[in-house]
Amino acid sequence: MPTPDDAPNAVNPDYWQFANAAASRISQEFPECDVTANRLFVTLFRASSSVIYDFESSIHRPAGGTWASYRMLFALWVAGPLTPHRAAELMGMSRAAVSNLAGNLESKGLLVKQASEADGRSLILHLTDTGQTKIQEVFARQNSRENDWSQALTEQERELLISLLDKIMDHRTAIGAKTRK
Amino acid sequence: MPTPDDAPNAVNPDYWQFANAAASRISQEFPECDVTANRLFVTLFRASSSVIYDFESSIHRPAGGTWASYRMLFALWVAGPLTPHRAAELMGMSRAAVSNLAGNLESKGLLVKQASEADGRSLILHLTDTGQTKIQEVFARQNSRENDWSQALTEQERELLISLLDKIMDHRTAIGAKTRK
DNA sequence: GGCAGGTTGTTAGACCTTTTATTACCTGGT
DNA sequence: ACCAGGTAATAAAAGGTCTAACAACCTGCC
Repeated sequence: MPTPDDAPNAVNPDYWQFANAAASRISQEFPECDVTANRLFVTLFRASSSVIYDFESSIHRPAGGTWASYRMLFALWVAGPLTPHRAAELMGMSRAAVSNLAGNLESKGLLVKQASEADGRSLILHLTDTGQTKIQEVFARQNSRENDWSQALTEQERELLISLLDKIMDHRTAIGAKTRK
Repeated sequence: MPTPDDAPNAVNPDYWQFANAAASRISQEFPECDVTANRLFVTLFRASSSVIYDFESSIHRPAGGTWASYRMLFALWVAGPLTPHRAAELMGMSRAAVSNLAGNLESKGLLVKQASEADGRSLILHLTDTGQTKIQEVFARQNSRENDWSQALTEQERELLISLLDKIMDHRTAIGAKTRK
C-alpha cells in the first residue's frame, strides 16, 4: 500500500522532482531570481530534447539516418536545390556543419554537389532520385509520429503553442540575441 | 522605396519563408499530412535551439564552459551530490554522456568523484568549492538572460507555455515514446 | 588592370551524445 | 559457497556542432 511519499503514479517523477528542487534551491540562494523564467527554459529544453530523441531513435536511426540528416534532406525537399550557405541559414546551423553533413549525405548517394556557374566559390546541393525517395518515405513516418505527439494538445492549444514559440523567436532582435552567422 | 515583396521589416524572413515553403510543399505532396503538427515541432525545435545557442555563446562559452557543463553543475547544485546514474536520470541524458562530462569537469577541478561506500560499483559526484562558486556566478548570468528572453511573453503567457509543454511531456507514456535509459 | 577586403566552402581541433561492448561488482537461488 | 544474471561506470566508434583559420574566388574602387 503506497504512501503519498511514494508518489507511484506521478507522470514524470524525475522531471518534477528536479524542477521543484531547482525552484526551491535557487529562490533560497537567490531571492531576487526569476523562478518562472528559469522554469520556462528548463521546460522548453526538456520538451524539445525529449521529442527529438523519440524522433531520432524511433524513426531516423532505424532508417539509417540521423536527426541532422533528416533536417538537411527535408530542407532540400521543400526548398529545392540550395547553396550550402543558404541551407545553413534555413536550418539555423553553421556553414561548417552543413559542409560536414553534405559530405556524409553525398557519400550515401542522397545528394550531389554541383558547381555553381555564376560563382566559382559556390556550390548547389541537389537531392538525388534516391534522396528524393528517401525523404518522402521518412517524412511520412516523421509526420505520423508528429501527429501522435500532437494528440497531447487540442487543436486550439497547438495553434496557441506555435504562436507563443513564435513570439519568443520574434523577440530575438529586441534583446540582441546571438545567432549563428 | 521597398516593395512589399522585399519584406524588409520581416522579423525572421528565413524562418518564415522556410516554414511557409515547407507547409505548402508537404501538403501538396502529401494531401493527408498533418501540417499543423509538422509546424508545431519544427517551431519547437527552432525556438529551443535558438535560445540555447544564445545562452551558450553569450554566457557559457565566454565563462570557459559549455551548455552541457552548465547543466551538470546546475544539477549538482540544486540536487546535491548525485551518483552518475541519478544525474543521468535527472538531466535526461545517457550514463555514458554523464561519465564523459564528469571527466571533463573533474579535470577542471569543478567536481570530484567519490567512491560509494555502500556499492563498490558506484560513485558519488560532488561539487568542489570552486565548482560551487562557479555555478552561482554563472547561474546569476544565465537567469538574467532567461529573464530577458521571457520578456517576450506576459506573465500569463509564460505560465501557459510551461503548462502546454508539460502537457506534451506528460503525453510521452501514452504514445510509448522512446526515452533514454 | 590591379589590388584590398569581403565571401564561399572546407578543414582542424575541441566537445558533446549515442549505441555497443567491457570490466567490476552485487544479489539471489541452489 | 557458488555461480548466473543484472547493474554501475567506462571505453570505443560514429556522427554532430561550434569556432577559428584557410585557400579560392569575387567585387568595387583606384
